[in-house]
Amino acid sequence: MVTILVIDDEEDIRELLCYNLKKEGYDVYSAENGEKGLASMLANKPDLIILDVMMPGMDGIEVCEAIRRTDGFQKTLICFLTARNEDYSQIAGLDAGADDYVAKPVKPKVLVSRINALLRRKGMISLESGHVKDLVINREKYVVEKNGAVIHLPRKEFELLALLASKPDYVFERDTILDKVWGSDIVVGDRTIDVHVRKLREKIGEHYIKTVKGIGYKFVEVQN
Amino acid sequence: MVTILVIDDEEDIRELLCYNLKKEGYDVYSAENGEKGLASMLANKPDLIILDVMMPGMDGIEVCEAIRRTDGFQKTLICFLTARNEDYSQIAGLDAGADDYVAKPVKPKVLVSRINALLRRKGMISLESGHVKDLVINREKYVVEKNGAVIHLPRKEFELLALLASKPDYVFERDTILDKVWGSDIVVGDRTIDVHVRKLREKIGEHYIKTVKGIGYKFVEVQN
DNA sequence: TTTTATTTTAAAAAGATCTTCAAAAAATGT
DNA sequence: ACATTTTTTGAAGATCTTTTTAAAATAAAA
Repeated sequence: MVTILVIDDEEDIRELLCYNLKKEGYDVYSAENGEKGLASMLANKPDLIILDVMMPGMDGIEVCEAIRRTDGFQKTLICFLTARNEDYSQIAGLDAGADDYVAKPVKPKVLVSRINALLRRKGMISLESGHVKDLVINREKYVVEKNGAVIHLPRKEFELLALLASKPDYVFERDTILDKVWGSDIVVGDRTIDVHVRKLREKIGEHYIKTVKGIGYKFVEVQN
Repeated sequence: MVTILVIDDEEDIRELLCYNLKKEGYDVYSAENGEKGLASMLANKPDLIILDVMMPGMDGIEVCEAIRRTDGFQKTLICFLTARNEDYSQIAGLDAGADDYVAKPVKPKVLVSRINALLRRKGMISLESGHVKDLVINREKYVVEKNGAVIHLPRKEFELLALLASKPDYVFERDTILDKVWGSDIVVGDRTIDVHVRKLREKIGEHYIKTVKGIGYKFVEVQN
């Protein structure tokens, strides 16, 4: 499990980043200033720290230096958020510690894919395709392979399958599914999930997804 | 993953280079003098070293010679940063070890593209897709060949194709495409990518680029 | 068994996202 | 400055995806 710490004084930004990173499956913590950030770092031991350069109090550079001085965090990944027209002379020491930069204003999608890329580059995650039974779920190609045959799935169906298959035999409640696949703020009717499950079963086969009546659905690894 | 080491005594330059090279996706380290640079080299085993010629203490030439004397780094790429009015008689022996030169003052874009070109030339990165299916994507000629026929493509179209073809079957999200082809700070409308895709399909054929609705596009190696 | 709640199914409606075209804007070449 | 090429935009239409609807099927509970 990859843990990420977001340090930014703007609450909106923090929330935006946390929301999107959590949705991506990361364990996310946040802090509103350098001091709290460093404390959170010691407590949660993040693998990656996202750090705003411009903050009141300790700025990003200082926090970065402090991180690098802390035993055990010399190699923790750091990604800076920099204003677009940042003056290079003002961001002295920037090269010392950062592993990547993302320019503000931050687009969630861009940030998430950059974070993914960085973590992959550093070997922190293997976005490798997961395989369950005879299915290979390949997120990078956005396809499912079954005995070599390639099955194309539309987005929602793919995400639904990926979710269920991420924990075989584990039941996902309908609320959880709605939350993870659709997002907590989207409101859809009650039958939407069912229909997607049906489409999935049509495409990949009937026996992979099992209904747990009154609860939700699960991807069956072992039949019973 | 390509690792680059920047050795320069001027902090501003180091930062500028680090910033831009990291943003390009390289793993970048830096040092402020020859001694520290050599230490960092041993620790991080860079594929390419960017070396300022004029530095207090060990100058670039000396560092270069030291690098070449070090076991395992005889073939490490070296790119010199030279002052514009450098007296070339003074930098004797420069040709002994360097693989490229960039004149100061350094423009980030120029440097990055020179570095890219150098690494490509030396086979460190395969930004060019070589040949996929019956297409040969030739970056040096900036041309695509299909069964011997030469297809000329304008820059954006070429870059787009090169990007997609660099990882056949992998889906590139629209944001990623925008980032890589247009640049993260350029803002273009939503339909721009589509139109370029259409032009590409017109020129190279319909079946190479597949739309993955809601996600992006991919270059299909294997039909399905 | 009968009732009740829940899920399946199929088809249609609504929605979102792409494709295409034409034309404007920007860049490049002569 | 003019012509040409390249890039970008906007709008209409096509296509694919998602959601809803409602009836039929199913499982669990009374």
